[in-house]
Amino acid sequence: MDSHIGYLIKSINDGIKTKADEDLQSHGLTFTQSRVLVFLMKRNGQATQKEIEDEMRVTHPTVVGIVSRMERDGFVTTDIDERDHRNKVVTLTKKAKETGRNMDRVVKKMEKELLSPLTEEQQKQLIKYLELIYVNLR
Amino acid sequence: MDSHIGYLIKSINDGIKTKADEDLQSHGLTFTQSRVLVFLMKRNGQATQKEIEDEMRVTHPTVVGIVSRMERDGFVTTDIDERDHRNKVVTLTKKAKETGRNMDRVVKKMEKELLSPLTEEQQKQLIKYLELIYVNLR
DNA sequence: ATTATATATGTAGCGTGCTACACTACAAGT
DNA sequence: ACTTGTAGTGTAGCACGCTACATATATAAT
Repeated sequence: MDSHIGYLIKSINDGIKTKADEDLQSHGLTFTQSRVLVFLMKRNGQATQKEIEDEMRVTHPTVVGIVSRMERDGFVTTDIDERDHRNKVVTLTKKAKETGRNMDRVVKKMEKELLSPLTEEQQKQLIKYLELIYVNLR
Repeated sequence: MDSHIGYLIKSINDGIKTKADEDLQSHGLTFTQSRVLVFLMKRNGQATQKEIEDEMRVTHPTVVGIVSRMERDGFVTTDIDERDHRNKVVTLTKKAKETGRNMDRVVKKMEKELLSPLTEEQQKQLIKYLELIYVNLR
């Protein structure tokens, strides 16, 4: 009877995050950091902080924190863009690229497990509904 | 094309939280705190920290923090249960009860707005799917 | 009674969101 | 050249998740 959609989504999100953090611990990454890693792999290992911010749909101070920790842990290096000194360019290290090659598979596996109680058709519908809600939220 | 369900849910959750925090700021509450308030109202203004923990589906250190801040801000008082000294009983203040009477309406309005892009039927389906996913997550 | 187990709470430390405010670098208008 | 605006980043401070470890109380087992 607790059909409070907002709380339900929050609980699911908490659960996904906790489980994913656990699964990724062996790689030295968090759920959020894995997302940055996957994005950078897609961009051939390089992007500006601003581009990461847009991809992640979070505010810039949040990205500053995430990138700092990933730099501290040796997953990325950072440089100022020579052509536009406003841009901070984030680059994957060799170590991170190796991790990244598995990461896509790991993430897909987690999502498959997450959606396993639904049929293919239901999964499509769910994603459609969530996207409508997301767009409406802006 | 970014059909990553986990990231989508996370983005929606971030959006809900930010918007709700904004709406509730005038009442001096956060999204999370409003949930505690609504729960305590349902329980006639009193519950143990453990009961709050179960309702919210978060770990106990998280509840300790939330209750402390609500106590600091004058929304609740706390006492040790006389019959079982392990229990910390959290009680709404008069001020909080007044706020709480509006809160149910405020929360319902936010959820209605959130679900507005979906038909009644779709909303039911969405909630059903999410509940299946949530249960599977345990 | 003693010991062991289970339950409820607390603390420390960290990651990741946010807002508000600041600074620097580039772009455009005058 | 100067001013004004825009874009990208940084810092401070907070809320709220988590794990790991510790403490106190109650219950069960011997």
